[in-house]
Amino acid sequence: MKIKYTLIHEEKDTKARLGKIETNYGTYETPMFMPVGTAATVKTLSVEELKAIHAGIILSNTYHLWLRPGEDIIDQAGGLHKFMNWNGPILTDSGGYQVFSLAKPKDISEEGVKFKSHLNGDKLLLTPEKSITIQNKLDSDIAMSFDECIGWPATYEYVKQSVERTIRWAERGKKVHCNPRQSLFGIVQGGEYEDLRRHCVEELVKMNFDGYSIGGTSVGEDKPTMYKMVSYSTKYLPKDKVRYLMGVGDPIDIVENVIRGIDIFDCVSPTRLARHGHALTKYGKINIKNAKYKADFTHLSSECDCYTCQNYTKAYIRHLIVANETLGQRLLSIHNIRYLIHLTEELREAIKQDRLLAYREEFIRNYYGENYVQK
RNA sequence: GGAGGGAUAGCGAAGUGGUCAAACGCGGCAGACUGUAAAUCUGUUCCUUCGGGUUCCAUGGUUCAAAUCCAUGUCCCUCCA
Repeated sequence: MKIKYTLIHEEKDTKARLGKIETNYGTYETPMFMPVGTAATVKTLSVEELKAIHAGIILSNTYHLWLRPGEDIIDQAGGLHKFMNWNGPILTDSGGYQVFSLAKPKDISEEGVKFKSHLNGDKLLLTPEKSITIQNKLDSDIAMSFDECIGWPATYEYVKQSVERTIRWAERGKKVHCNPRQSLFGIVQGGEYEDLRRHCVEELVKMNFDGYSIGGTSVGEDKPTMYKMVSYSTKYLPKDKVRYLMGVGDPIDIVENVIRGIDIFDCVSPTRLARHGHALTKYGKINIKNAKYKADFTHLSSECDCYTCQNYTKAYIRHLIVANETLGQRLLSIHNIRYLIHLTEELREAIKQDRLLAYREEFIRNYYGENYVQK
């Protein structure tokens, strides 16, 4: 079945929404955070560990699975869920982010995007039709339209023609989409320009997608610009469909964008930061490699209920990371994802209680300290 | 007892008259990371009051100039007895 979003409550002072999303694999409250598992694995974690930190939807990637192992292998396996042994919902990104991170401007045309495989140099062409067809085969629960994720800054003229093309690509993808179990989202682009964001929303809404993503953020812009981009999008999106802000996961950005009406987030940062030795805590981000943790036998966080915080000390985790032991990366990944999921739990509670702005103040005071100047 | 080879920053290792406070790697100390080409990348790593000061086993010497050449000593390695 297609996903179904229900708006439960709008917070009194902000645009924040408490909602629920029903999927083929259970019902989840929003706002929520999706861990990223690009190559059909949330790096270093088993599915049991993901379940234990209350992960709901996880994200995987069309481009990467297309190249390796190939969508046919996953199809033969019985779909992505069976292939990776995950019995929760899966959202697949379309490859649009790889247009930003891997392709050059000259490789982008009306037809699609030319890539040189980062694995073996093969020349590849990814089109909206191809992306959707692959995602149909992967059998994820939610597919993304193929879009151009543009960088920042970008001129009005460039963004305008890019948005028009992204709209045409969305339409082309929707035409070939044929997996009845799979929902399809349109992606709002438009850079920092309100009229382009609005135009994109209006055109996508005409096509009646199952949900809407907001893309083109967290590509180098400052925070006020990002928040503006989000506001310019949520302002025009229909209330009865879910809104997913792609690639955003800095804790403050989750708080700020829930306030602006976002329901779903994803980000590589909790797992990447973990692999690089950083832990997210209520009192800010810490670098566990710092010498001051050498003999610190306390837990990462006294509030956290994750396996790592129940069982291991900073000194031990520091030792593992410094010694390049994979358990260290895994313990920090568990903790960091749990931290972000727990953050969304607190945000949902604050929305229920209509005290989100007070929650934001508390969050900032704890995370950045008393002297933080809000941008 | 004899014959060679060697000693360079925390470690390994380049450098064999000036462009050397000394490449490079490791280790150390920090920083970055937002729909993952990322267990990656960047900075820094003798002292300093940022003017400079003191270094390449030790001491003495040659030279305008020495990590680099000479002498002596100390320690280490290999081979032969």
